[in-house]
Amino acid sequence: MTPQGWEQIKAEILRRIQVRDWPPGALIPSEESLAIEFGCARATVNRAMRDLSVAGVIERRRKAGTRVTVLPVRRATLAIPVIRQEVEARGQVHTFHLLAERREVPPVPVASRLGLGPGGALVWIETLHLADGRPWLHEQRWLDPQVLPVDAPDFSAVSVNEWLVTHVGYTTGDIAFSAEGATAREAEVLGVLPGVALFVTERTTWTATQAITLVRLAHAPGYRLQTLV
Amino acid sequence: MTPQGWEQIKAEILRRIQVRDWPPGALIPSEESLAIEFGCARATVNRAMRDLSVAGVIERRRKAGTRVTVLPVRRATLAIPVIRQEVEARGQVHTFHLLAERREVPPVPVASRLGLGPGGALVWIETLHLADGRPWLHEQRWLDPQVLPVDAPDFSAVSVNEWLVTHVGYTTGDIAFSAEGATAREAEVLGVLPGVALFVTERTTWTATQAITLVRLAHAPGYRLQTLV
DNA sequence: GAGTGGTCTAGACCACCTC
DNA sequence: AGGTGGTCTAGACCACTCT
Repeated sequence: MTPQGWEQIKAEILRRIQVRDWPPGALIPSEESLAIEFGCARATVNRAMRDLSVAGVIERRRKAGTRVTVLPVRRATLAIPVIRQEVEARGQVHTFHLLAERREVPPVPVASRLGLGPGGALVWIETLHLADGRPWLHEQRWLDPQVLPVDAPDFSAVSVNEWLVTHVGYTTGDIAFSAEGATAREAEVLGVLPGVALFVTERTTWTATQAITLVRLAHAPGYRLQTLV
Repeated sequence: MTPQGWEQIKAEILRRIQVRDWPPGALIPSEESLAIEFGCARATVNRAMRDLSVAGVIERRRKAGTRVTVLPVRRATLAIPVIRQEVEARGQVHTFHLLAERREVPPVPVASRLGLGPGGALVWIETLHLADGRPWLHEQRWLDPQVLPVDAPDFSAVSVNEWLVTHVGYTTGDIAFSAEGATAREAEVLGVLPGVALFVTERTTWTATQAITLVRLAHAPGYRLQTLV
């Protein structure tokens, strides 16, 4: 029984790698010969192989051919939802409090990270997110005021997080995760003892041209970040 | 100037979304009409749209068409290298100590997670990884002995982590990240105080048919996990 | 029922890179 | 120089699902 459809072809190739028909480092037959073997078009084999290449299972180079990765750097995908969605996906009610909102000159590392000249002021926003009324997440954000409209939105009614997603929209950025002991402020706001282990997310967000915002999210204890399967 | 190639088409579609030609929730023209507009084949538009769909920027349904996602769930990609590679990528020397290796009946949650019947024994392995001689990572692993060959490998010479990647190979699995206070054992081994915030990774790994291993990695303080751009 | 996206085909050209 | 993967085409059929 020959595989049908690119997903079955992908599965068959993966199976041969797993059972070591094609061990790590081995050269895999060319797309054309596999297409003949499987009785399908080369484009279909290509579709399957591209998927495996993106996953880091194989490495492809023109002319050199396709090899099974020796020490594969596996790739995992994370979903980054809006905070409200994340809480609601757990079946809980999301609320939030705007704790602070003011213009302020940021510390040098923040300014340089956002590509801001010296002396320029940013908007500083501090928000506490709650799930079923219990502290869930402490959000501290530096925001470039250029992205705000002349009549600034009311961040006590719509969370900054959600306003940015819906009004600034499609952006790129980098994300870092770490574990840190709760600062005095975080402990106070989240209702935990200082030094308690918190899961911290730090994001820098860019549009095509400029940095928009830098945010630190400190999750209440017990938070787990899961990869998509 | 019309875009050429699927990447330019993807960029053009993304641009129109960013400048709100197509605001959140809007219906995007069909593949066919875009193919006519861009003067290319429908498959080329499809390639671009599929990429944007995977990225979470648009949502596609047969017959219903393609819409700009209202509250996009952004997706980020993580690279999961072998531990040795991760240390060496930082320009440090990787070494490790095998602290324990024994057969043991696992606690019920572990057994059920690995699909193991009651009373079945697993291999328990504890390893300390070092970077430039300093504690880097504490690895505690349950391993299905079925994957081991009759003459078991010497895990004091090759780390379990690397042996599994090269000899069991291509697997799927799920990963969870959390922040936890150091247990007494972790504190002792990593040379920190109990309760100190540690970044913890928990992985379950499967081949096509069976669960292979369940591992808990506790990183020394200061560890950061970065997404790919 | 009909419109849309998902996939497949057979062929083609090209960029890249090893040989 | 030639083999390989990357991409594109024009057409086709099908699965899905909204109307």
